[in-house]
Amino acid sequence: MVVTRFAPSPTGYLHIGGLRTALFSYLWARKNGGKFLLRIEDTDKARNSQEAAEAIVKAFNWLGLEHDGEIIYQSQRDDIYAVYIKQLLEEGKAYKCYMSKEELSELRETQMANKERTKYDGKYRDFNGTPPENVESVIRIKAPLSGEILVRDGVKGDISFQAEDILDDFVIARGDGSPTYNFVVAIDDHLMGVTQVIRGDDHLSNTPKQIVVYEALGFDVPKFYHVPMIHNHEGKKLSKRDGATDVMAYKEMGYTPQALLNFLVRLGWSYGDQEIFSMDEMMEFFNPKNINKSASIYNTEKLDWLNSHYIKNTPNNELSRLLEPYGLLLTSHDKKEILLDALKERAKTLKEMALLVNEIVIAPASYDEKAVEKSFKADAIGVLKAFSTKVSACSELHLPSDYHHLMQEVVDEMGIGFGKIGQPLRLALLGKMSGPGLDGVMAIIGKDETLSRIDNAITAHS
RNA sequence: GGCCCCGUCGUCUAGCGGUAAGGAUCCAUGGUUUUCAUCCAUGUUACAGGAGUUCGAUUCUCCUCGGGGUCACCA
Repeated sequence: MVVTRFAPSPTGYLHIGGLRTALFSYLWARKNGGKFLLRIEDTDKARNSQEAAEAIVKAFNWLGLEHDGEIIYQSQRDDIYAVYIKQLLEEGKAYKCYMSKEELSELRETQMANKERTKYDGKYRDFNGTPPENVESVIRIKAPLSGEILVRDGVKGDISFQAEDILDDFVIARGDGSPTYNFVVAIDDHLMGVTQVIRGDDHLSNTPKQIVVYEALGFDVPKFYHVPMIHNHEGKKLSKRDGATDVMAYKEMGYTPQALLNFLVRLGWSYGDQEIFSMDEMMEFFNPKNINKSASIYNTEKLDWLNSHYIKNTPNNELSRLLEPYGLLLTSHDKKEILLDALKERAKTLKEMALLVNEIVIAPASYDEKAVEKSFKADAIGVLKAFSTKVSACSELHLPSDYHHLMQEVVDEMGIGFGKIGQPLRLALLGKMSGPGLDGVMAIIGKDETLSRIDNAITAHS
């Protein structure tokens, strides 16, 4: 059984980087028929962890990801951790340290002055005298003093650390008794049955510490996959100040869940030359062993492309459902199909698409001046009048092709090019010189509105 | 600074000793379109550098350089 987990600290929202590792973990669990668990790492700041969890679940819902089982809150598991602290104490694998914070920082300063690595000196490691008065004790684990700690990483390969380089007897319980991160992570992953830890490679240097805990407790070490960071344009770790790191901001901007997921799955992972992945394909093809070793730079050009790709290729009924959060309610609109067909190929985002609807549905309040000059010459009025006459004489006008026929007739009868009618008509209908196909526009707004807009344009310019 | 990781087009990436170094995006140009967008076609751009190993290195080794991560009673 493959069990993966997503274990964010409660920052208040789900960010892009977190989502990607969550996605990788999710895909790998689902592919293997395993479990994808969610744990909130709030040993330090418990106050807004509930909200944070809700924000994450909300984002998951939007994206169609789902975690298994109850959400685990580390802040609620002190009793569990206490058992293991006690156990290690009794087994002599951990000990109370009475070094005050002042003494500790003094130690660090002298180490720094001597250009030595700053680390705890093990003063109380084998202490059995009388403890000093008025000092709160912390609990430290006995870490190996020498030897190699090997991290077998599924992405980076085997990484060897020397205990004397990186370890000291690190704190597993603070003065107030609360346990620390590296300690509880190992315990929770074990207790939750996590078999594969997929996380950012900023955790790589924590891993040896966690292995120390696993070994002290006699737990099996899970399989690790350390995913490279996502960098910003400056090549630094992506952070809040890079903007739009909240996943839900992408919903507001009008990105589809599918596009965002597809974009993220291909950031740092690939499957040959394939760019487009449905959710099923992601699940089928994803394998953490194909994750890249190097960091990637966050650049949304491809996200834009994917988004418009998905908008173009989404069936209209689903598209109209996706459009609802952007204030576009057209489930009962009789010209829904024509409208969506006219717009889906020109919008990069759902938000933009909702806006584009207004450009069609609402009559132009003004006309682009340059365009008027260019294409609204005297002869244009004649053409428009001819067309207008045909429209009003025609009783069966529904489809874009119906209008197209009439335009064709005018062009044929007057012996002019299509541009001679298209340009002024476009201006009359939309007020500007770009936009969707005119036959579609007329079919959407209908006969009466078409006539009225043409009429308005003629009066405004004759 | 110590330790660790990384280094192919601007960006995302394929490559797993022998390739004209491939795809995608972006950009540019042309075509289609009444316009814009879409779509199609074409094009520019990359193996950080230096030593080895080898008949042969983008691929293996080492060094240099560059970038990043991490060094808490934060997570």
